[in-house]
Amino acid sequence: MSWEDKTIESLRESGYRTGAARRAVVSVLARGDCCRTVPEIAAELRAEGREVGIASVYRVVDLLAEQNLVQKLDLGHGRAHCGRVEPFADDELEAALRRVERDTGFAVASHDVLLRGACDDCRDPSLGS
Amino acid sequence: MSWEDKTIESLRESGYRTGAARRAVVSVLARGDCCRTVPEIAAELRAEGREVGIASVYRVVDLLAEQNLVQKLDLGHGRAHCGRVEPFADDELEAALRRVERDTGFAVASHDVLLRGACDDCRDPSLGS
DNA sequence: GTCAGTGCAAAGCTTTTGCAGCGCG
DNA sequence: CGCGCTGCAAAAGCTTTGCACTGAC
Repeated sequence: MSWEDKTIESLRESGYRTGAARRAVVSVLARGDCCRTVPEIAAELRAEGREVGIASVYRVVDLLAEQNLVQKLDLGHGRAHCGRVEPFADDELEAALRRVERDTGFAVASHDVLLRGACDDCRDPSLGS
Repeated sequence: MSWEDKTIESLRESGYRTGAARRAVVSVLARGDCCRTVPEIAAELRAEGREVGIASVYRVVDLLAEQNLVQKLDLGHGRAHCGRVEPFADDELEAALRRVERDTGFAVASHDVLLRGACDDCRDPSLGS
């Protein structure tokens, strides 16, 4: 079962309807590995002739992020990048992080590890915890 | 020698002049542990009666970031937060990260570790590498 | 005295919001 | 066939840029 189908399914199970905009945005995010900005998603859709209002793209992306189906990332320059969620976990990394958190005497609520590389343009990110 | 003095000094050494706006922004960033958005810095200055154009705050912050004297962070909501640079390094964390990077088969150029916590409002971040 | 630094105002972005109409379930 | 979803347009931020003036060196 593809990420696209799983995502649509998940929305439906949560009681959401799957209108044109939602299907279109999920379909764009499903292909390719790179994360995209909202304007990029809208442009990609427009290029295919699927007219989707940019406001709808924002709303769909927000919904997907809220449902933990995509991850929103601010990589700078004032634009948020949105990509499929494929988290990794690593026990050793976790342990090291917890130790650092303790050592800094910092009340840590959560942490992100951002790896940058691969695609220079979009700095394809991988997010782990 | 305070961070404020060190920063001003560093600018001077790099051949920059230290006008009113630069001194004012550095002075705001010097006090308090929290990072701030540019509009917040501008508001803080205005509240003290020090009139500094917001464009100048942006320019000063960009310069400081370029000189690695402050760190610019995008914590979401479209605003960049800027705070003093106080990096931490941790060998064990580094090792764990390198292993993860290798295991993901990901061409990693750099990484950030973002710890969130402490101050709920600004989510006081600590940045390590 | 010169020229970098500054402030103001306008423009350019991304993102959000209000509202009327469409269409999914 | 009702209510959620969508598109459009306007508005709200943050950020950048152009330009004339000021003040640091």
